[in-house]
Amino acid sequence: MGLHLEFRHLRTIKAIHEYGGLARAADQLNITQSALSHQIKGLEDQAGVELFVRRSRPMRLSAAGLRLLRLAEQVLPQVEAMEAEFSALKTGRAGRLHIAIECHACFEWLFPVLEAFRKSWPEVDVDIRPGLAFDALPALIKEEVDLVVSSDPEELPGVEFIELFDYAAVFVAASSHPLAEKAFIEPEDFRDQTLITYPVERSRLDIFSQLLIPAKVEPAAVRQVELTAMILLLVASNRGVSVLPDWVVREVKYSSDYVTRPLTREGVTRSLYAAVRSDDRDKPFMRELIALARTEAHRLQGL
Amino acid sequence: MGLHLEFRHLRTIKAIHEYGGLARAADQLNITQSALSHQIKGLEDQAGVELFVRRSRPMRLSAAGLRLLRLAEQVLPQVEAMEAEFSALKTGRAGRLHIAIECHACFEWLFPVLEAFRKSWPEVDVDIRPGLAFDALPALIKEEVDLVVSSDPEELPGVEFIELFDYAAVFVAASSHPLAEKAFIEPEDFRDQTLITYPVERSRLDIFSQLLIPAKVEPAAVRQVELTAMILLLVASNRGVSVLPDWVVREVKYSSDYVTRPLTREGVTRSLYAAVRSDDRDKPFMRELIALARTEAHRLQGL
DNA sequence: CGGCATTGTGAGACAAACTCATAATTCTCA
DNA sequence: TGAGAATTATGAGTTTGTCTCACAATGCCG
Repeated sequence: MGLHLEFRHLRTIKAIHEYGGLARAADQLNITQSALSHQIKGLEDQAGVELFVRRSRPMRLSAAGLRLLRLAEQVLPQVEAMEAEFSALKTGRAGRLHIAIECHACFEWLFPVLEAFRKSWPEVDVDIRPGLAFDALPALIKEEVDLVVSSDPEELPGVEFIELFDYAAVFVAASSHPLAEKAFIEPEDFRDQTLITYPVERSRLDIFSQLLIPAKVEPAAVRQVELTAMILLLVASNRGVSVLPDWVVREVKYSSDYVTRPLTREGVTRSLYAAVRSDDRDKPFMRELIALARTEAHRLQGL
Repeated sequence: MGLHLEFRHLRTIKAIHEYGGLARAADQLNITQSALSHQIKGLEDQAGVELFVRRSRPMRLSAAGLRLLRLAEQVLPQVEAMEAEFSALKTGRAGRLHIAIECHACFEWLFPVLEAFRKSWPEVDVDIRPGLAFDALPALIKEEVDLVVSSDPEELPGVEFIELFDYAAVFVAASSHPLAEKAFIEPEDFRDQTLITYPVERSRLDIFSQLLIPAKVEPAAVRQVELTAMILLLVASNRGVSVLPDWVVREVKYSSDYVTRPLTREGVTRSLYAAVRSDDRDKPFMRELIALARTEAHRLQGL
């Protein structure tokens, strides 16, 4: 009663139709004519339907057989398409590259990088996945994402942190702001300021982790703003000051009604890393993405 | 290297995704958890691609696995649709009913029959196949068609002739034609006439096979015309006379500028048969088509 | 860190599909 | 029409692969 159809049957049906006869089909499929005869008989028994007209030789598809042929011609190409994608996967031509960014401002340089990347690797499924700022590394391990941009490397089995580039965290204020007079900014300078930051926990903001927490300084106020463009707009109109990575404030697209100053005499320099699973590290498209990221960063930093 | 994909794999992938985990999927598929584990391992080895993320429990599909899931969700419904059609075939709800008509004029009553038939049997694939007037019976045996309308029954193994209805071959001429005066027409009457017939060999035309050949009479001229409406038009305008089945000349849609007369004092009566393969004879839709044909014929013959 | 839930592994049983050899058809052409 | 060629069917035996069973290994949760 229950039809036990297999791909082999579809291929057989198709070959018999295509090459006109069992014997020729058998050659094509590298199988004996006997095997095909048995195969079809079995299928007909299970289906309870005659698939071929046997009065004529070579045998031809019956009405029901033609229906099965239609199925074969729908289904087999779909399978082949998938196999082609798998082979692309194995040769490294294709793959998935979903990126989680811990650092809010990384959109700024990542977007143009991905634009360039897509042109060279059209078969790679690239995407930026927001909403993972917190659990990005566990998600990396569970293969929910394939690359995490982070500035805090950790020791994790199966995960590697690859340095992308260094950047400076720089102070930003309106041109008319009193602190714009200083050559460099010190922690104490923030005590009577409104600080504008991205809406994430303090430990993940350079200004707090590198300066204010060690110096035990609390700003007069902290305002959280999502969009980089918005932060710069507020700063330029003297609603507060901020600290941003250098690549952001060098972006030409933003207004220039603000000045930048180093943090401390020496400046605060940090590194950005790409965290990837060890398995993926040597895939060609992964290497290229990392190379592109470095190039783009240098371009933005005016080097 | 070569991926040996089977439907079983697609069903497994789908079930694991759907029921979240190998163990639950195994229950659903009435199979051991162990079997699924072996199955997937085999598939991954052959594909050379990891299909599942095993770091997490229950295991989840990887990027490649998701691609395979997409295939499963495309392909499995197509297979199910075909199986449904096969089951319809077996219960006799569905089937193919391609009809070859040897007699040219049979369009006239067959068309309305098929219109009615389609309403009751929407799953049956009905069609009239022209161009087989000659080899209709061999085509029936080879299952190229499923029913042949014929007026010449033969003894053939595996083929049965089912009587549909009787009809009279009647003489047709313009109302103003001299022969319209006669009560009935005899073979000799054709000797000085232009006879209009369908363009088929003489042995398959009632007027020749039943009258003129036995009486060894040759008409003054024979003109072959394809369309019934055209024949009646020519007859009405006195370009010749014709012999047609009674059901044709009773069709209201044709002009009535002609008269009909019986052939010979007794009339020439013939029978029309449906030739079908013995296998098909008792299928419900076949019986109904034959019943409908009889009904329609009686309607046309004014009974 | 221990117990629970889940997945992986190896050996053996079993069924399904294949090959080989040969029989039974149908087709072709003189 | 009938002999030979071409094609398909059948049966026995072998091989391949997939399943079950029992148990080991692994990740998950409190």
